[in-house]
Amino acid sequence: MDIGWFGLTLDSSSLDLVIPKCFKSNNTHRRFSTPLTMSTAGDDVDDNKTKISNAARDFRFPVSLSGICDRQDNDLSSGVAGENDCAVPGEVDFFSDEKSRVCYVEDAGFRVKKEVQDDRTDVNTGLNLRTRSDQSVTDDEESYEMEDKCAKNESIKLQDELKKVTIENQKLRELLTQASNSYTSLQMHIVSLMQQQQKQQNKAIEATENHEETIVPRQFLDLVPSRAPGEAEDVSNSSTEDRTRSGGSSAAERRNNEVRDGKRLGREESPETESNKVQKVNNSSPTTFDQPGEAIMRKARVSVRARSEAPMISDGCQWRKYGQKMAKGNPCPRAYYRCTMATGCPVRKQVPLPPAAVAMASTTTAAANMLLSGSMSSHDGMMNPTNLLARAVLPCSTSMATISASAPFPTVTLDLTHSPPPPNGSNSSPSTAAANNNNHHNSLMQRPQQQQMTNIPPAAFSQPHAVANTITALTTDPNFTAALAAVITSMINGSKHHEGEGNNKNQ
DNA sequence: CGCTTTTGACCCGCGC
DNA sequence: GCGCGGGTCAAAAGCG
Repeated sequence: MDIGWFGLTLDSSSLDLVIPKCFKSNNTHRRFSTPLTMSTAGDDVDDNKTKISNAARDFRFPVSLSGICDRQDNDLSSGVAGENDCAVPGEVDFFSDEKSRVCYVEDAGFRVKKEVQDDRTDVNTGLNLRTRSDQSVTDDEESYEMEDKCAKNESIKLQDELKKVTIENQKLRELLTQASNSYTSLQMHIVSLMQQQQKQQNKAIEATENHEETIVPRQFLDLVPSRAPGEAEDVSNSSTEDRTRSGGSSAAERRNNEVRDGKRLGREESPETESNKVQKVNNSSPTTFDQPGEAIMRKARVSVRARSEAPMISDGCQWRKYGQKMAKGNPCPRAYYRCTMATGCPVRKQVPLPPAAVAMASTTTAAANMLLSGSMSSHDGMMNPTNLLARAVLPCSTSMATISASAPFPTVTLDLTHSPPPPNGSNSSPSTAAANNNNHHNSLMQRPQQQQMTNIPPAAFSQPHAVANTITALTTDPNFTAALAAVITSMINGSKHHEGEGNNKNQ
């Protein structure tokens, strides 16, 4: 749940970036929320509701949906406007699923409550009056007429309201369809743009550096589920990715795939080779976004590099340590973690533990707890055009997320710090680390995956940490890359030339 | 008993 | 070609 909350914030921002303008402009939250709740008014709409929910899952906006529902409830409970009030009775009458809820909500509003009760008693009242009329017609004559009038009026009113709601619902459905179409078209457009860039820049690359084949063409994100060109090669690539995910495939297969890729999996991620990577990427900067036809998008791998003394795992992810190395000449042992939040999650994490952390982390649990304050040093992050991603996902950040196109498969590297880490490997924000130590010392011995989010007071962490938490929480989701891709592509469309500048700046 | 961490070994790429 | 460094694997150990 905590992750969901974090997801909510960023998802919202992402949503703003992803959703077409037309959709945004034409639909306020409230208006958008209406069809979701209104969806109970029809089977087709209900299907749309399911679609919406699924789509939201795909884009990782689950919380947004719940928020929408809540908002809807609030709107109803507040008794705002007549239309909503009018609409609800119609729903209640026709669809029992939402009946109880809606009725309860309406009870909260005095005026609405009265209407609802009248509506219901109107129907019943007519029948009862007829029954009672057998007993004492004269006494009830006047009251019957009065109530009959009232009932008719109410009935007409309800019918009108129902019509209005139906019309509005249709409009909203149309808007939703339009939004979906817009997204689809946008995605297709992005793909086409990327392909065009691939062709153009491929020509340039061929003209200048054909020898650069060592940089395996790869797409930075798995934007498109189906890649037409180079399908065969993609099979091998995907197998590589599967190997990465499962971690259980044979080593021979893995190595073969790695050889095929021309580079080993983790090379690009090591800090030591990072500069080289940047240079190579810069030499063939276009390769970041485009590659020859053989270059097929591969499933993205999210690599988080952290360096921190913070005692608390605070990125909301569930990490499992699968290796540790002592880097030569570096007192900080490098720990390798992979995300286990989801099966086959591609997120991995390297954490060079600072000396202080090493001293503290004499035990396994302590060592694990040393991990996750989430400072990262990604030098190419400042330059990589994928800063667009960072800016898109984290508007407050200028270089927190980078995408490595030089990796055997696209790697989303999250840079959680602006300033490079000190030579001694201490946290880039020692004060923050100290604060974390103070605030979360009690949880030092907790297992890393269990209390990351729940123990985080919103104000306890400085912005870098909060952002780091959010980023990592999001990136642990295997489908998050899709959302990232959407964001990136939207940014690409919006600022294509800026992207090229970013590539140049990598030099 | 299951899950996680540890740790030695293996493999690969790169530099010399 | 060899050695080094880095990343990963997997058996063993630890822990709840």
